Amino acid sequence: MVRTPDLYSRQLYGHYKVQHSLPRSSVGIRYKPMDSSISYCSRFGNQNPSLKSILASGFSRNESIMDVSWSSKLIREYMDDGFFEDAVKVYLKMLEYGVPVEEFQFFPPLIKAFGELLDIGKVREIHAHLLKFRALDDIYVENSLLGVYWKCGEAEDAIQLFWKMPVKDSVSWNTMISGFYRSGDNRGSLRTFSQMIREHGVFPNRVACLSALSSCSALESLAHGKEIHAFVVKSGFDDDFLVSGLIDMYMKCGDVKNAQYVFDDEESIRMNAVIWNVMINGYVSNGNLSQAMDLFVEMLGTSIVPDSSTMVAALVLCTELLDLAVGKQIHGWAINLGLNNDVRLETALTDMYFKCGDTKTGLDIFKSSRTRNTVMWGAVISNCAQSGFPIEALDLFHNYIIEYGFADSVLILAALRACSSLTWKSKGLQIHGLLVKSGLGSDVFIGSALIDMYAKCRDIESAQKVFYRLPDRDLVSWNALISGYAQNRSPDGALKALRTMQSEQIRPNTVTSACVLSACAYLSTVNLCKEVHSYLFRQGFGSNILISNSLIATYAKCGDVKSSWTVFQNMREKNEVSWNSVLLGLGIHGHADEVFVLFEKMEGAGMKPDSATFTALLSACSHAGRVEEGFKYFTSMVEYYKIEPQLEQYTCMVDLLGRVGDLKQAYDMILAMPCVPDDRIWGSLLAACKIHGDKRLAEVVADHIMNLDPTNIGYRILLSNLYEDYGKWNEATRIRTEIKDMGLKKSPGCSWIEVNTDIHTFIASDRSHNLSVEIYDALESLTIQIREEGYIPQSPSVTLGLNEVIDVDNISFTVENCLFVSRKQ
DNA sequence: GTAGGGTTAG
Repeated sequence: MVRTPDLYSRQLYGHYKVQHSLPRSSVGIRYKPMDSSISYCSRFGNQNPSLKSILASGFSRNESIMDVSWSSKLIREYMDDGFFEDAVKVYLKMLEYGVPVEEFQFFPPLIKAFGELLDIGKVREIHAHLLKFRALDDIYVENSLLGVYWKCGEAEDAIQLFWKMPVKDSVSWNTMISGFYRSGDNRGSLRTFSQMIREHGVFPNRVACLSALSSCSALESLAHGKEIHAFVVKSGFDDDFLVSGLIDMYMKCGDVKNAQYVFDDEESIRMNAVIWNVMINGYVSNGNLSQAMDLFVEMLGTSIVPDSSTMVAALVLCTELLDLAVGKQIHGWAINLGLNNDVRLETALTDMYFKCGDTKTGLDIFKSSRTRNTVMWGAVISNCAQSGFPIEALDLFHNYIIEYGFADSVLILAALRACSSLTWKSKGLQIHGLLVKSGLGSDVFIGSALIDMYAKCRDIESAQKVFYRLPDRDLVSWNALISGYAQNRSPDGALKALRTMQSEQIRPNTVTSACVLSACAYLSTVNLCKEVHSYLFRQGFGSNILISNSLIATYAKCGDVKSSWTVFQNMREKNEVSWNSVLLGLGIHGHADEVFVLFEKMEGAGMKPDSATFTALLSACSHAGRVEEGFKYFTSMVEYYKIEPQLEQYTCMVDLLGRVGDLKQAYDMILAMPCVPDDRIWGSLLAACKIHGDKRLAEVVADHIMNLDPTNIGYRILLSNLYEDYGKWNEATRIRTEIKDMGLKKSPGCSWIEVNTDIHTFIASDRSHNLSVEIYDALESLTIQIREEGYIPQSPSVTLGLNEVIDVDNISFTVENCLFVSRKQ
């Protein structure tokens, strides 16, 4: 069991000095004469009496016989027990005594293991000792140290060491090529690969090709990848790893054809499941979904056993295809193959169920999982946040924090999205605090989500603050800010931000354009809308369906229904949103008959009407006073299309009922509907009460509104006007006094008209315009004309729940406003 | 004794 000291040891014996304790060691190591009583098979560690006894026995230094074999075993025991530091110290001691490095062939693995501790200070210390003892003359030791520096993330140290190496072999080069790749410096990796060949005349072996291929994949550098491919073929390298590496490289570079070529050319190697997996994943990530499915099915027909990665790839494919049925089958197979405890598979399953709409099963898998990790939590929390369960998302997020004490950027993003959709600012603030603590404050993705959260919570100031504190702004963060302004009724802010963004040389994309268009819609500035339109056309977004849909809506809201219609007609491809937008646009301009015809055409085109379609139809009926059709559509929506009416549709119906004076039914409908009434639907009824003079109901309705929103001044004024109409001056005064007492202030409502590029704004009794005399003359004659035609000029009061309630007083009549007239009853 | 080994989940 124990070797007698060999000749070599005997020769060296004279040089050994054992008087020093080991550097920085907690325990001194002494070399001991051979002692057969020591069991080398015992394990050191807590229950390890042998080490202690060895050390405690205090070997007599003078009698010590150095034995390489003995020391080697001691080192090995230390390594096995994870005492790398002690193992290293024994080794260093041996070097100090002059034992040649070659004697310890397991030193390189020791350095490697030591590097796993990722203590760079200790690694550098050892480096110094190795230099001192000239151990770095051994290329194995040097290469190992090189690898350790890369593993510890110390690229600079590795690079320095590498270039100082007097002799570099292919392992040294390959360590550098893969080190650069793994530290994310893919260019450095390829640069080294090329230097090796060109400047040092070292030909790459298959290891070098594999690492370099990985770098090409990461850089999506097809040209370099092809060069390596050619070299691989010329060199006759032929193995599974290179084949999958090549296929992966072609797929990542988007060259599906060449990936297929490699795959088809390697029939003999196709018995390897990984190669199929790489192909399937490649097809999925390149969007070739049907080819991915075909290949998966083909694979099932072979004798190759799909592994968990195959299942994961297939599940990702089902998620993309929203194919729940196949997803469920894969779930079944996974259980049969006993793969269901694989956390990646469980995560892919969870994601698939959520995305395919089966939230319950998704949650069940998560809850019963025994292998949950952060990614799986992320899958569930993000999906809850995105699929209408923001409260559940935040609950889960909270549980995660309790369990793990931290959150990564994916979880924080999901939590912020949940806060956005709930417009729950206090929770959003908490998460903001948490992410600052987690050091994610300067993450540009999170920054954009924060901007969006604050903007949705109507706190544009905080959104601005976050934006201006971002260390880097990209298009997404600019878009978040611009959209924030647009959502917060600050179209000017949106346009100003757009200009600043452009001055920073950041080009708007389709999302920016959609936000700017919504600002245009709010400003009703048709010229600006046209400007954006032509910009989009020049940028080649002309055929973007999202953009065209925004244009249809914006032109209509700006009053240019003709342009809205033109955009719609010119669309090569239309979706449901396009149809809904044009129906809504035509409807708000009173073109009810066109809307009805178009609705038939929409169905004829194979489009499925949804809730928004019916909002558009009912709104058209409201605007045109088409009560009968309104009821018809409402009934068919519920009975034929099986669409549950939402608040929007109820608001349209209340408006319609209000128009025909059926106030009681309108009131009953509000009380009976399953959704919570908001101020708009009550406002609509209140306006109807005013028109039809139902003072009693008006008071009841007003009560509801005041409870909903005690500080809303518009409705108070509407009610006071109503009292005035019926001569109830005391009541009217009471309300006006209430408004004063509550300190409510009203910003004057204004109207505006765009003439050429100028926008002219008017408020009530406004005489500031230089043509005000002419304007008022025109207004007066128009009013007379309207009366003569048998109409009663009516203040624009309440719209159909689609727009803001317009304050009734302080309205000046522009020509546009004259459209708001009601037919004499 | 040193380098490398492919695909895969939010």
